[in-house]
Amino acid sequence: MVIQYDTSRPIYRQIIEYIMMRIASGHLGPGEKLPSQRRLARELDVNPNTVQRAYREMENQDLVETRRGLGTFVTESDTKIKEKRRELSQEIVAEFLQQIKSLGYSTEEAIELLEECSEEVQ
Amino acid sequence: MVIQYDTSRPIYRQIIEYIMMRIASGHLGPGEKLPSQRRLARELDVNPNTVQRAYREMENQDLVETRRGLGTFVTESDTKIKEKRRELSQEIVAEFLQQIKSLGYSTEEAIELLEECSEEVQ
Amino acid sequence: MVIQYDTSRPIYRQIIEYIMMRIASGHLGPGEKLPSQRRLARELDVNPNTVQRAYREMENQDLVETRRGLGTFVTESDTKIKEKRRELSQEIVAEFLQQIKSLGYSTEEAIELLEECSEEVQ
Amino acid sequence: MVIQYDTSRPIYRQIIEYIMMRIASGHLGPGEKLPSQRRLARELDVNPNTVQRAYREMENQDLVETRRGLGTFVTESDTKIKEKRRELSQEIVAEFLQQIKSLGYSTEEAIELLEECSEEVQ
DNA sequence: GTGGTCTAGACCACT
DNA sequence: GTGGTCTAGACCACG
Repeated sequence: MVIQYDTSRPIYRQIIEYIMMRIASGHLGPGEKLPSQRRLARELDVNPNTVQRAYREMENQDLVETRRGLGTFVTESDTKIKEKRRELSQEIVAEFLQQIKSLGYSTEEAIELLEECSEEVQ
Repeated sequence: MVIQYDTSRPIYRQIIEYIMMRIASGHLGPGEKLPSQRRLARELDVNPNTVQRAYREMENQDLVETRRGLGTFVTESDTKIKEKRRELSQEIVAEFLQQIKSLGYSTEEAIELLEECSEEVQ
Repeated sequence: MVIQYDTSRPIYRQIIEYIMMRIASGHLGPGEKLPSQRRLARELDVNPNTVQRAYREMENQDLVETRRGLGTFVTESDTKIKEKRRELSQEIVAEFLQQIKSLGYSTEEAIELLEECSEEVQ
Repeated sequence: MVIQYDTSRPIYRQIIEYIMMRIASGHLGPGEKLPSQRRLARELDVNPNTVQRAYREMENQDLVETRRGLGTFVTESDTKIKEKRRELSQEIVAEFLQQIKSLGYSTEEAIELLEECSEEVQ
């Protein structure tokens, strides 16, 4: 994972998004242990407090559970994870549509742009 | 236009995006006059300084020009506008693809999600 | 308001509970401004970060709204406030009943204890 | 007994409260043997150190006695137990009253809430 | 070792 | 002035 220190997107938010994506996409399964706050902080070269804040906010959303002295774990609830995946994808799609439409594109044109861009990447 | 005060997106940036979209989509043509800073501030119920900052940043990108005593105007350069439109749409599409793929969706699935969401809005 | 620095109850939680009570009991009405983070921090003689954390958590629960540069305000939603009051009182009562019953008291005995204790305070 | 790992209440404290309640309510009589530390640890799926800490703290309050090689036993002193029961119930009632009143309820309303909640549980 | 709380203080963004 | 983010570092609680 790569942190962008320069951007306006807060670091703790970048961490949240990264971990959330890992969970929602299944790379981190239910019950799996996240890296410890201190370790991740060392790896990303940020302050442990920053990692802690990210973990705490995910806990507020019931995505992870933490046990003092043990660590932080992905929630056991498969439902919760799937729900989050749906939620995230809907948010992403809705925001995209809203933006692209205010630029004057129709859904069809948006799909064309998507296919073009996708091919380029290949 | 509706300002979201609660979000992390700064107000001045929301204003920039709004005006940019109006320009890039053609709602605001080349040379057309933007609302005066004070008037827009009153309409949006924000601080005039905030509008000023938004206008200033757009000027830095050569999208608008400010003429003392007259007001702020969209650039006359059609090329500049089209360039901006392309630039914006590419950014939007690229970001969307990056996000949706990190959730584990393929381009095809992304298009399906798009069509679903688009129908709902109708 | 008096902070207990010695206890195990975290300071930020004491602040949350205090403000919540003020809101739920109507002492702080909808839309009313909370003391600024820095000011409350000075008054309570705690670090501004500690106050901020308290405010942030209340914002996550939609009890308050913050506007950068302006301050933090009680939510305008009267419904939300009443809901919170009901929620809080139910939690309090449920916990009390659970505790007192596990000591072997019936509801009737609990009420008696309550009346005794209440008279003493008078 | 069910341990809540997620809450802010430490596990050893939850164990103490549980055992205390059993003693104060008479489920565990004077001189009776507590489950061995290891057995309780296995049952609750917690670290034996955690149980040990709970037992130690209760010993400090003269509620239990530990005899090397034999186990841990409820104190023989009936007086001590009754005293503890009174002490606990008073604390519980006082805290309840303090909380419910700061929400703006009178003692009478508190009693009503209590009766409502109590009926629901039935 | 793990996470939790708190402080002091810096710097930024916004009104 | 307001709130937001981040760091460095201390001390505590838990397993």
